[in-house]
Amino acid sequence: MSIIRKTKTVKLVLDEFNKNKDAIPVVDLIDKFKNKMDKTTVYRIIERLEESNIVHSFVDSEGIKRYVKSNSENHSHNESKIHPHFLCEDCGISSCIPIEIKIPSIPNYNIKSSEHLLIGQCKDCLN
Amino acid sequence: MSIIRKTKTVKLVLDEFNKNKDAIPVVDLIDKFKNKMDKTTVYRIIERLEESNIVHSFVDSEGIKRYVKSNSENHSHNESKIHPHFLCEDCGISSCIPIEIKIPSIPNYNIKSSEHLLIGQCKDCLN
DNA sequence: TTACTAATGCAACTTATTTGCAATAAAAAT
DNA sequence: ATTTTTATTGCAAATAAGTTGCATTAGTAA
Repeated sequence: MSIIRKTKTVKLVLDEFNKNKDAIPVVDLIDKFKNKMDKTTVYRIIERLEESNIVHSFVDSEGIKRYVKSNSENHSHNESKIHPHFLCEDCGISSCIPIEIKIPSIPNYNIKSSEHLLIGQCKDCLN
Repeated sequence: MSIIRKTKTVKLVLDEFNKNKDAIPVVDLIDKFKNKMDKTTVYRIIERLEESNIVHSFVDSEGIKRYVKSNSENHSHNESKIHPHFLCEDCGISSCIPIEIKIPSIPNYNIKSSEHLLIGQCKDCLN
């Protein structure tokens, strides 16, 4: 199943992802849209957005699942799917880092994918 | 605060970590000890074990926090703290991978630590 | 053996996420 | 343009994970 119908709520969520390039926790979306749609709807919309590869998600070091819009740099080609994500420990923002990560090969393991989270300070918090 | 008293329940949990070298989700521990101790106790014991650096934790790609015993290879020296973790997508086991990961330096970011999760098939599931 | 207080169990609470279902509204068919 | 189809939504309720307060229990040190 994927995004089929362009409903008002879907447009609102898509707009948000288009405007905001950061990786957003579901809870933030639910809060942001609390007067516009039900939390159930938020969960179901991001589910469909993810299945359609319009957004992708990762779990940050706190265990919070975050969603970002996918784009040609980070997602459209299989080869560029694996990229690290960044989490600022000062302000909490999170985003994709468009560099390539080569998966190390480990004897006795068949590594098929990987997740990389870099934690530190973002540009804004460095000053 | 750290582990101070060697209670029965602490010994049980420590035994489990000594026997089992895999990274265990809290929920599994709670289930395993459901007749031995309360879930609150499990949470509090692993909290103290982690503060004492006896175990360390990471969040896997499903957002599940897992705990493993720390050892000289993976934890006793600061330099070796950062190591990848592995998650088998077939059987679900997870463990530390004792290799070194060098944190890439990213312009405009101050990267202080990182988390790396490798996903694939473990030795047992390869056959 | 006693005194001190960390540790535990239990109940209750918060927060995140999921499910079922009836009502609504896109999109397709007429 | 109207009707039909069915994806989508909202709401209520359920499930699950994790946390908190507090009275009781049990390590440990004096």
